[in-house]
Amino acid sequence: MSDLFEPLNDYPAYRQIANQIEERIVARSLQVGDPLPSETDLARQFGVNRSTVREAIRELEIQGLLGRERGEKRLRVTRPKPQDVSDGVSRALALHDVTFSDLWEAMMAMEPAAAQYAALRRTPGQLQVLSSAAARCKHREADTIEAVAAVVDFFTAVAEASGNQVLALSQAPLNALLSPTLTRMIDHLPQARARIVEAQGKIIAAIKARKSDQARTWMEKHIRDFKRGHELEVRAG
Amino acid sequence: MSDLFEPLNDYPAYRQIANQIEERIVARSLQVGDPLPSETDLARQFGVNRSTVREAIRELEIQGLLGRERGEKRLRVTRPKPQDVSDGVSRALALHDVTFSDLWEAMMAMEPAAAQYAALRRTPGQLQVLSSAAARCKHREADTIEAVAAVVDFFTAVAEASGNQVLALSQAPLNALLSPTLTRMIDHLPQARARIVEAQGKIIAAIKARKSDQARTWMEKHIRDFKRGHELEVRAG
DNA sequence: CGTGGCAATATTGTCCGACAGTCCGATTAT
DNA sequence: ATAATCGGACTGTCGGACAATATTGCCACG
Repeated sequence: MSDLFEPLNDYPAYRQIANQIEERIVARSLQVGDPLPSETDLARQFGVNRSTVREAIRELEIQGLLGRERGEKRLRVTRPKPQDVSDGVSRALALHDVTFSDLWEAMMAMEPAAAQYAALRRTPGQLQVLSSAAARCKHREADTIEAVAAVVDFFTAVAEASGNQVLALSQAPLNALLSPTLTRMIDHLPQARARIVEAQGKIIAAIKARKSDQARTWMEKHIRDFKRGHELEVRAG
Repeated sequence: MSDLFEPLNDYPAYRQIANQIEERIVARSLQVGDPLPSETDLARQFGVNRSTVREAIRELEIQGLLGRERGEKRLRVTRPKPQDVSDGVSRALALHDVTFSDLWEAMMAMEPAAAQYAALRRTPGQLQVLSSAAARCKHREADTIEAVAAVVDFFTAVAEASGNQVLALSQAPLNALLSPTLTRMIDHLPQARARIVEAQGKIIAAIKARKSDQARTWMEKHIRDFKRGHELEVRAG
């Protein structure tokens, strides 16, 4: 059975400080863009040493809650960028040894939805980005690495165009996981590239024409194709 | 147009060190469970001061790549726990001021899929957890806070039962975002609780009977209901 | 031979003080 | 007004220090 008493967790000072600052940020008492007081000043305010403050700041910085403009010295409150967040998630997933099947099922849930909303809400600019990614994938001289990057960019662009930050942020981590499999697929299966390019074309056309159902359907087919490709690739070794 | 030269980014030492250690971990050269060398030792190996090493370690610790058992002094390599990861994501999303609509669309994409796979793969134990969450939501004396927690637990349990780590991890951040809205809904709409309980019952029955299509369908209805509830609540506000 | 207890050691959390490099703001020179 | 310059402020990094506590090795004892 469980213990009667919880051990009292006397968190180290650097963690308490990090938490206090974090609270201020999420409570908007520190607004995005506001500069943080200097380390020396914070150390004085919290009554600890500057080294301790620095350890606390590192935590918030890595989470993307604090950051600085290029070449700037003082830290400012920032919104975590999708990239920051998604990196952490995909690394976590990678360490959990997710299977392609897990990844595929998740993509199958998110990407068609993203495509559907993209068809409804895309802006001309986003359409442009989408086409450019597809073009880079189609380009004859593109090597595997570039092609894979283009495919990832395509998915990112669709998610972006969906105008839904939650979908975009949830989808982003999947990209990093997709890359290795995709690389093998494109390398080993001659027809893979062509099929991807074709699917992207259909999806873009649907998004452009604002046909959300078609966009969803084509994206579903596209993702299903990945599964077939993966199975073929595994069999071919 | 783009600049001719990239600014040279001379990353601070603590970041380089963090990256090196991180690489070792993702490359599995440092295995989960392995103890990290002591700070002093690391400082010697990297040829930097211990303070610098500590700042690097903080980054990895917050990401869940390093951690220690309770009462332990030495750090060990750990797998990021879903909770760690999802906390960061939901905080990021919160700071991006996601709308309920965004959240809802993402839930609509993920939860039905999770329910579907849960019906196929749930274990008896997971079924048990699911029922317990539903029971806690149903319980008459449960106040709003408890009920909301139970609803969140229900979603978590479904995702868990899906046997898909990617879906589970992608879904987790949504829960924290859902809570505030859900709280208002349950507080202001008398019928909300009952409808939720009913839907949960249907979903559990379908998952138990391994009817994946029904599980998906009921979950879709359940989520749709949230949107209606939210609209009503806003109007009644 | 295993084992519990104790002392020596190692390690972490925190502090202090210091210094070079660099960014920023103000002042001065053009 | 604009440009060059200068001093102060701030960060990144270093070295050393100390208390508290986890870990380890050792030894006596059953």
